[in-house]
Amino acid sequence: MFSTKGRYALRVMIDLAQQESDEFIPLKDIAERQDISKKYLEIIAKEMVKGGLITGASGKHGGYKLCKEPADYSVGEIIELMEGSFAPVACLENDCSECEKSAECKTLPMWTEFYELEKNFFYGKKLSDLINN
Amino acid sequence: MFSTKGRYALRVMIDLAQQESDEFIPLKDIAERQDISKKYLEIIAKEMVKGGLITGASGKHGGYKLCKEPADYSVGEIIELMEGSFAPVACLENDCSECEKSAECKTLPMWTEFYELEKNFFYGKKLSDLINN
DNA sequence: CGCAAAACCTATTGACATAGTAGGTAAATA
DNA sequence: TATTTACCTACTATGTCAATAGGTTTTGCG
Repeated sequence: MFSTKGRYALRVMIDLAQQESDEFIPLKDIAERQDISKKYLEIIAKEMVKGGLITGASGKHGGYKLCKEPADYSVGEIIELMEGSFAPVACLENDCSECEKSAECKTLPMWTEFYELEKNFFYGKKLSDLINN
Repeated sequence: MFSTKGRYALRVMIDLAQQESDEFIPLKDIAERQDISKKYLEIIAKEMVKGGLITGASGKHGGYKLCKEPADYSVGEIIELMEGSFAPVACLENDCSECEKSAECKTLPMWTEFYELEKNFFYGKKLSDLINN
């Protein structure tokens, strides 16, 4: 189950993508529109800036904006940044070197197959695909 | 990420499916073969009995066995019993009636699509598909 | 220059799930 | 009657989730 971090981040991205102007959008506005705690969104927005999804600007008329066109963001990169790997099992995270039984593991091929399916699904979806009315 | 409960349950099912005889298999043997804490497996096996995946028998020559042929179990039913719903977001769990914004939600169609994909994948996989060498 | 708005920062919290452990009781067989 | 096994209740340490609280820095505007 995806957590609020990933889901809220996606909603922030959609909110930003829906703004017409190229100005910075204050988090206060986003939090009100999306009905999410502004304080909690601060944490999420900070991670999004650090991960290169959005740009932040302090001070008056500051806020956040996208770095790229909505069509250039995949849903996968947004979720993966916030939630960590899509790996359905620990063995598939990172290098997988720790499990000695991988060669004889009866379930690993299935997990791998699902992992690929999931990545293809979410990396195939673009942010722009979500904002059509 | 799937937890050990679902993964261990699947390994117990595979272990049972690989046994030639129709006798009850003691958990001690399974725990040793699979290198999983027997005490923890007890909890898992109890849930599996309750959910109708396996049958248990107490006393000498007791243990656990499958209720059906391996080909008649889907991986989906095993995982879903142990992990709960496959729903990727809370809105899709149960009746979804709580979210008032579902009609205008930009992300719900995507979550629904993924939910169907995931269910189809895991309900399409049979236990017998995992035990070919 | 000073004020307000905004991001940015550190720390803390309550609730819950995970992954077990511990120790005992009941049932069945030899 | 002893042994083997499932079955049962309770407990625990650790970590994650979903925030909250309160402060500091940056920036534009009057």
